[in-house]
Amino acid sequence: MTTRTRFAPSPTGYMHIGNLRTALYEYLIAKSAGGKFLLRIEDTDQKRLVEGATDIIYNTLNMVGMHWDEGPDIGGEYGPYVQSERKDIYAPYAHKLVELGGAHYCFCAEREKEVDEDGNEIICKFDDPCKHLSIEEARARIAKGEPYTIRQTINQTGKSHYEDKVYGIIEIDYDELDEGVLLKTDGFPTYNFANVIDDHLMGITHVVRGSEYLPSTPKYNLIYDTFGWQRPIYVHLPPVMKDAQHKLSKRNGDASFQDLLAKGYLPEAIINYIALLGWNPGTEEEIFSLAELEKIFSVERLNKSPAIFDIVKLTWMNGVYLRNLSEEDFYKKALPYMDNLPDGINKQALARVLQPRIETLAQIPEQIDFINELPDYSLELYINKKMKTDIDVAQKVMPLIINTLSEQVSWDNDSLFTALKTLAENNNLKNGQILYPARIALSGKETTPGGATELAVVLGKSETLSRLQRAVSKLA
RNA sequence: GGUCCCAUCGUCUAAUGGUUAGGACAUCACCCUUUCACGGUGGUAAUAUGGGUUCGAAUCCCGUUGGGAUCACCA
Repeated sequence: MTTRTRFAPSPTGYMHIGNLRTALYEYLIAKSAGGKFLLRIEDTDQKRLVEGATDIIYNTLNMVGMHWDEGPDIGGEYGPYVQSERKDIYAPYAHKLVELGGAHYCFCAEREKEVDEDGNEIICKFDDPCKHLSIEEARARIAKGEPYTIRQTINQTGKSHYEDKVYGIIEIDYDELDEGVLLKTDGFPTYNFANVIDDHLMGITHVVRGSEYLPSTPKYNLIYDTFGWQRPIYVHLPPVMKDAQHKLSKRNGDASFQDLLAKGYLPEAIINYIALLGWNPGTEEEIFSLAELEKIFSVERLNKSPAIFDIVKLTWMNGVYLRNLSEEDFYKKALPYMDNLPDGINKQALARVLQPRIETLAQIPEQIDFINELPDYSLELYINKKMKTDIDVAQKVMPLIINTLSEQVSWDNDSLFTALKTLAENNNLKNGQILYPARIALSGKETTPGGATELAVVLGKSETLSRLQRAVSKLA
């Protein structure tokens, strides 16, 4: 049987990291087995729908390269793939389940609590009086137009068992299971029900979802069993945590995929990082493309304890991806962050010095702020013990640098560096005594991406000489 | 609170009864060096706790502690 998994998000907002990781594992489970990965939109809760949320789901999945084989936009054998468009499918199954004894009609008011004549609280989900109504009686009330729901009936006692691929054998007492609503008053199914029906109808072989469903899974199994359907293989995933106490949540502005993109993280790095949040390849390698993950992924190496999302390690990994980019690719990605630069700036050279120095693209602006305008720096910057420079040295050396550089014909780093090195030798100075003051004069900053000659290449000859000239006046 | 689940360096994790408990991020030191990075070398750092079982336990069992989840006409 070919493996089929589905990503079944509800379109209620942006895509957060935990969601994306679930989708990734679903995708990898399918692809590593040569199976199919489907996308199904679960929008049965009409109240919570968020405009544009479905597009975010499409865009995110496409951007990271997790292409689905069947889904709302591309169709497939088992469509439609949006639950609101499947509304008519569920009710017949619910009524059928009543006939089979797996559910019953319930006429209790919403909030599942009512008070009977004697003032006792009736709790439908554990002891529903409607459960004892005969099917004929219930149908008669429905015929009269009385609003109703269909609730799951749980008559079993003792222990329920099932096997989860990650957590092993899970044993739950039937007494613990509540008789939840399957079909709401408005005729829509609840998640519990729609999920089971769709997973069955769509031939899903592996149900992959968060570990919060671990205790309620026996209820799903009961439905499968009552219909005589084969239960799926369960793969429950531990949560992704923000810290030791809190799950990563949509609220609180916790990392969403969109936020990370905006902060200059690469989709490839994000995917690589979250793949390793709860799974490991069993080797000491940790840089993987999605295509590589598809080959080596295995459910057996999935972890069962929660993992804390560590932005610091993701940042490191993003840096690795940035550095592994070809010079041209890095340049293309960096370009949008190097806008508003004056004419004459050598952006290619700038990109070259930036590449090993940043870990996210968003760090570029702060690195290059001195290019637009030379900051009003303090003369103290010229003092550096290790370089054996101070204001006097700078004063003495600056005109020599100007002379040397104004004679330069080829304006590339090697030529410039050789020229200044020679200048130092001829004057019996240390390299640093020439290069350090030059760098300060060009940048006005203590630390810069690249040394004096690299900055000179970036700035171009005329701007370089102009800045050096300004340093002479400043030092005078 | 009932039930379910989890527990190795600060973080992500490896080690499926026998290892000096390994790697990565972070951190510290040194090297490289035209500042800063990159790169290189090395260091600090973990089996929550108490009992068993066993020749031998991070690994198996029980308790304790800590944490998470779940108990909706939300998914």
